[in-house]
Amino acid sequence: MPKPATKTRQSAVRGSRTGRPIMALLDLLGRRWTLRIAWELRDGPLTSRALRTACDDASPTVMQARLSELREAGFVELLSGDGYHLTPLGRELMESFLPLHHFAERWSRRLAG
Amino acid sequence: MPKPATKTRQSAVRGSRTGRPIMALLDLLGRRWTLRIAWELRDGPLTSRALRTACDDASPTVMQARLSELREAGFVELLSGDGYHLTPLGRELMESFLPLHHFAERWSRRLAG
DNA sequence: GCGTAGTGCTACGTTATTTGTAGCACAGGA
DNA sequence: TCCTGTGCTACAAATAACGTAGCACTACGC
Repeated sequence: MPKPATKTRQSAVRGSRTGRPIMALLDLLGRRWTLRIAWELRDGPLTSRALRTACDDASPTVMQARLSELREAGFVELLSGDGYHLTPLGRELMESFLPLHHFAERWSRRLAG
Repeated sequence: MPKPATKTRQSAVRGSRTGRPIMALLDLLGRRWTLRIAWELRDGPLTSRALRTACDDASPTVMQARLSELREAGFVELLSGDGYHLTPLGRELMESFLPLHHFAERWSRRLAG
């Protein structure tokens, strides 16, 4: 892969250079805990520690990294005294995600027998 | 659940122990290249190398790992002479994913303008 | 004032995963 | 035979995630 000059993060969202927004989204969401974090925020704000607990006690390092990315993307914001919560855009994202949730249910039923 | 002996992969799908299928799906799809691979297969089968090319020349190691996981989950299968392609279940998955695609389009427009 | 507990966030050494390059065995075509 | 393509693997290096500990800050009770 011909990596750009900056090695730590070439942009807020990897893959955005392709110009295909789905790639940017795929790349942002295709990192460990990203989808999970957004999912756990779906029905109400959570403090950083409550969020960590909800996410199987993921390490604070990744937690903060993912939260930064999600905030940078405009999906999550931090209200002082209220913890993290989804922005309207983030809420829209999770609504778009709902069909996948329903698919997961069907999928598990099919696996179960 | 205590982790099984095999250390390379504790189970086909990390997070399935929670009993919540969405977690299993979130975990399977929340690995690098997984969503991308499924996405690139959306309109037709691809050979392993064509798939690798389509995925920004991802390393064959992860490619094979992800393909194994996707095949194990029943989303992808390999037809000899025809390359990899989505199973009906995999196609169903990608259809459930379409709203996210549309969201990505709206999202990019919002970022651009 | 002091101590305690909560918040968001970071440092750092260890571990796991991903990468890049090279290569394997096999199958078909010339 | 040689060449090309397939699916797939080995292995060292680079990267990302983990786990533990801790920071600065704020709000509370004393």
